[in-house]
Amino acid sequence: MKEQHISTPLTLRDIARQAGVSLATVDRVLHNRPGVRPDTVRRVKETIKQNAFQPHAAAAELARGRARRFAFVMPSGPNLFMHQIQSYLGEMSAWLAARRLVVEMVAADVFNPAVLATTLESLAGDFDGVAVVALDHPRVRAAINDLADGGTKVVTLVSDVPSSRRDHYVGIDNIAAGRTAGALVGRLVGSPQGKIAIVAGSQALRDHAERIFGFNQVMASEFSQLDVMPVLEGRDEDERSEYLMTRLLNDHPDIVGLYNVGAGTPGIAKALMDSGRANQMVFVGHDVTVVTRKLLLNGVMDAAISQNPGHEARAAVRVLLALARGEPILSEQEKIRIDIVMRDNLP
Amino acid sequence: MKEQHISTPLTLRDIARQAGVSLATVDRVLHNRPGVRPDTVRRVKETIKQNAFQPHAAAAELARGRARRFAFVMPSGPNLFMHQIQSYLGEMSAWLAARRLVVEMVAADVFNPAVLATTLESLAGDFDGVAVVALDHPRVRAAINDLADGGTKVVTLVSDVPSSRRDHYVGIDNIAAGRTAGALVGRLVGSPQGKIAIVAGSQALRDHAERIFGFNQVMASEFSQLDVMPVLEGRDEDERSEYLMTRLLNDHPDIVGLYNVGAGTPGIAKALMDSGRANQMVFVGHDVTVVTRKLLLNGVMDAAISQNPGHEARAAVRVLLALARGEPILSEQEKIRIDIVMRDNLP
DNA sequence: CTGTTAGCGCCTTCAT
DNA sequence: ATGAAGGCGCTAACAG
Repeated sequence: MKEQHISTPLTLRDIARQAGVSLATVDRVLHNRPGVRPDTVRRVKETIKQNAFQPHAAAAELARGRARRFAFVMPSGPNLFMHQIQSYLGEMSAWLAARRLVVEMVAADVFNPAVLATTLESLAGDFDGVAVVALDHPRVRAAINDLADGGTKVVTLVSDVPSSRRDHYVGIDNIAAGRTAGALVGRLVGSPQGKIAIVAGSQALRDHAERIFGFNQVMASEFSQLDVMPVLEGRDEDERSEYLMTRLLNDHPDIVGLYNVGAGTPGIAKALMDSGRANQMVFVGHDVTVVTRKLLLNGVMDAAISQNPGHEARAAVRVLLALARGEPILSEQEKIRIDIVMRDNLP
Repeated sequence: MKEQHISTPLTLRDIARQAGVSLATVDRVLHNRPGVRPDTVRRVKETIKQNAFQPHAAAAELARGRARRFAFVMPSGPNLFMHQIQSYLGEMSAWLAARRLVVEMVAADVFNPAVLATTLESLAGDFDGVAVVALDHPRVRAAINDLADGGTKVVTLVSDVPSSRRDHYVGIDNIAAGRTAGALVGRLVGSPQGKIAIVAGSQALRDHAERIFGFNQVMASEFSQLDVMPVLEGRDEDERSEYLMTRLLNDHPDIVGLYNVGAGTPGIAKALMDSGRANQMVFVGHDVTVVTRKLLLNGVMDAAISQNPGHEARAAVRVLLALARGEPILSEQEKIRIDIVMRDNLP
């Protein structure tokens, strides 16, 4: 049994002839450009449908000429995960070059709403699309909306601003990520009772808050015998996280599980190891980096909830490109999954 | 800080002029075609390198004209996972059409070496590339080698034939998958002791054998207090799996964990539920289908080791395309990950 | 509102 | 061994 999935060597010209119009008119209809009588539009669309006509992507690309320009606005700090995304963008350079796409990196203090907003505003007009690791704040939201209204396609990356008019969000569902972390901690903890610690960067960050929410949801409903302690805020800083963690371990000898919501992992790990209790408690965190990879391998960490940075980089570019071209987005392909990474399935 | 990732509006013509040759010669060099003096080749390659020249993919695609044809040789049975891959290929039809790519599905009894080999042989010459769910057998290996020698690009899908001259394997590392399953079962089992059951389709299947190998590796080295029982072979059939499982449960009241290596999941689940012990033991299996999804949600299954069928479908097409074009493969992008799927991170 | 026309950058004969 | 020339299918002016 052989089943043909395609058979369309038709061209714009064929459609034009069949619809009794000129090539240019078909092109106008195809791109919803003005200047065509409604009746003609209907007729052309009809024959396009009938023939299941697909314009040749390569030809369209070639004919356009002008290169598309995208900007990636990312945190200026030393965040390992963000660096990974940038690095994967760098690896795409040949791919980008072959498609005459230009990607510029713009570093910004994404934790400062005013700075972020100003940066975004400065991009207007220069780019066909912008990907931004966003902070959910009114100023930022306004800047995003302005960009979008000006015709620039906007994609939020890793951290979303749902109430804005961004065209797409490339990142994970952080509530579900928190739930997953909760289920893992709950199930991996052997003892029937004990305390669970949570360390986050800041509960003011949308993604951290959502993860904590999901985590608590699962703990409350399914592992109510475990005692979840108040959230510590380490600001994603190593030293501060280490200090907080050390104190916590001293004060509570009965901690059986730990959920690290954000970064600051080196500090937390150090506190754990110094306490000598590293292998007696369950430690679940986020993202696979050189740091967490090592901790997973030596058993200090039990699992990392991860979003694939390479996938996120590529998805952001592809989505931006599709938006710019007015093509549909392959949602299944661009969806970012919540990966559970343990020692044996480290990527 | 703005960093430019690209800036290449150069064309073949520019390179030709700069190298002091004609357009056609540059093209020949670019594609390693014969008929160019070694010295000229060197000179042209040199200026290509110097300018970091990237040919415009769209233009190349357009100029070729002839459509590329790929065949997907897949099992003819009712395997849910395989159907998912086919379904995702179907969803790509617009994408394929826009690139003038033709993909044909070829159903075959992939468990019969002779039939599979014959099917593969019949494809020679008609296709630019073939993706095949392969059986590791001398006949099949020979057929793959013949195809490859004849210039057809060959990609093994899901199940590999490492010793053949296939160009690429799209699928997971099954030993690592087995290890991951072992670690999950070991860690999720609460009790310190008990028996672990393994059900596979057949130990003669390379992927099943590898998974079992990895599983046992981990159980032996890290969970030696658990007693792994001999492998049952359910032939991936529901009834047979149910029968075997039911008998096993009757004979051994102290089973605390179960690893289902292949399909036959409905039968196994039925046996478990009928025994009334479904929620008392850890059940880890493979792949997310309508069946396993339901079992994860209702708690009968605890985790599924999964390979993303959509990703596999798209990766296979992209790899075949890259191979056919002579482009490099983005190995990081095309690598298939071992996903751990639990209730809260169901895709 | 609609049609005509000149490329876009590369591949592919066909000459030389 | 190398060069010249004609498209591939579509877009974007420019005419009508």
